[in-house]
Amino acid sequence: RNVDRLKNHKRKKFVFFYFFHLLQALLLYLLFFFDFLGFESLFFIMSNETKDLNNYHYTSSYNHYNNINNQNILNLPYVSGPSTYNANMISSQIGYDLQLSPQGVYESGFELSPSSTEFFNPSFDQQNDFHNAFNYNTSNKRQEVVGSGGAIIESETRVSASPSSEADHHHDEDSGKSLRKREADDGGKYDQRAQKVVKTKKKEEKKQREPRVSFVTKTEVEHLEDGYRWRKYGQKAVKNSPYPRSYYRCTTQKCNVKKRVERSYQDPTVVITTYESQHNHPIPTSRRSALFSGPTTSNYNSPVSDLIINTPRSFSNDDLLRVPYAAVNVNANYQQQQNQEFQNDYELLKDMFPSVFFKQEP
DNA sequence: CGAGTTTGACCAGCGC
DNA sequence: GCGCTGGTCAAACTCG
Ligand SMILES: [Zn+2]
Repeated sequence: RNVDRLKNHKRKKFVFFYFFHLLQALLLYLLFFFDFLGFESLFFIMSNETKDLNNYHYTSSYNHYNNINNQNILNLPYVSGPSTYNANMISSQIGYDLQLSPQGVYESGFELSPSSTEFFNPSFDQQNDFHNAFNYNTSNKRQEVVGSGGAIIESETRVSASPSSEADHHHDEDSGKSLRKREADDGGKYDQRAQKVVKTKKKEEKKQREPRVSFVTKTEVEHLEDGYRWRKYGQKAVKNSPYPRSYYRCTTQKCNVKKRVERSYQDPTVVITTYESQHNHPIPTSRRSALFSGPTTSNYNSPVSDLIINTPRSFSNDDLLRVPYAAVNVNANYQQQQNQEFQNDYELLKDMFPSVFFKQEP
């Protein structure tokens, strides 16, 4: 009887695992499906702003390790997922070495080899349980792997970019501003209706929104140093999160780059920085030296230079244009295009991390 | 005093 | 219309 029971148990176990794997495969398939359909399909499915973050297919990670000599090794965007841009960059103080991992292009990015694959959809929507669970798992795996490697993980940054995603969010702050200004100029509250008409018209013609890029950075400090100067213009409580979201604007004149910074409520060790638009000016040079002079953070293991290294900066037009193509393109030329893109990866990375590693300040 | 932050008010969009 | 939410404004405030 015991044997029978054991058999029964085994069968149950088998059924369970079978279902589990079936479920996994199904989800995998679904994600592939979305990838094949490209961004637009997702935009139709996803509706609101938070979900929009799921659509950012440009995923990569930066891992920064500190070895005994305090030499900085920067592990830059590593590939993941069929629809992601793929590059693995290891950089030291001496020089740069661009490593490509083409095999990762067609890798599913799921399970299998957690150390080499990373598929990250920054999802902060509690409604999307699958994504959340998955992301949480991957990040945990990553930490494990890194930790077992004996390296000190200072910071981990994942990047996800979205091209113009108009479906979710409307760029209305300009019109709102102008409305307010007009009101002030007139000195009258009269004819608000006409203004509203103007406003809506303006909104219609200004349909396309600025591209956004989200960076997920593992850090303990809220405001990551990225070389640019920012003025905080707002702070809001984030729904379902104990952590607030801060709104920053680039202080340079005529540069309307904005960024939002918030700590993930799912993984409080992670900070999400979302950049909007691009700088039309070089990085201000003034305060760099001061930042390198000494640590000002409370964390022993995170001197400021590390934060700079691991801090996402901005992105170039080129990047954003390229990403969606890479993501949508799944035909036979895909690999070739990827390889071509790899040729430009260095430029791209230079663009994203302009000052610290890839370029001397002017 | 200038530059940046804080913070409550305000506004638009959206779902109901 | 109403309430909720994300995003912005701007007066007051802080800091060097
Ligand atoms: Zn700027």
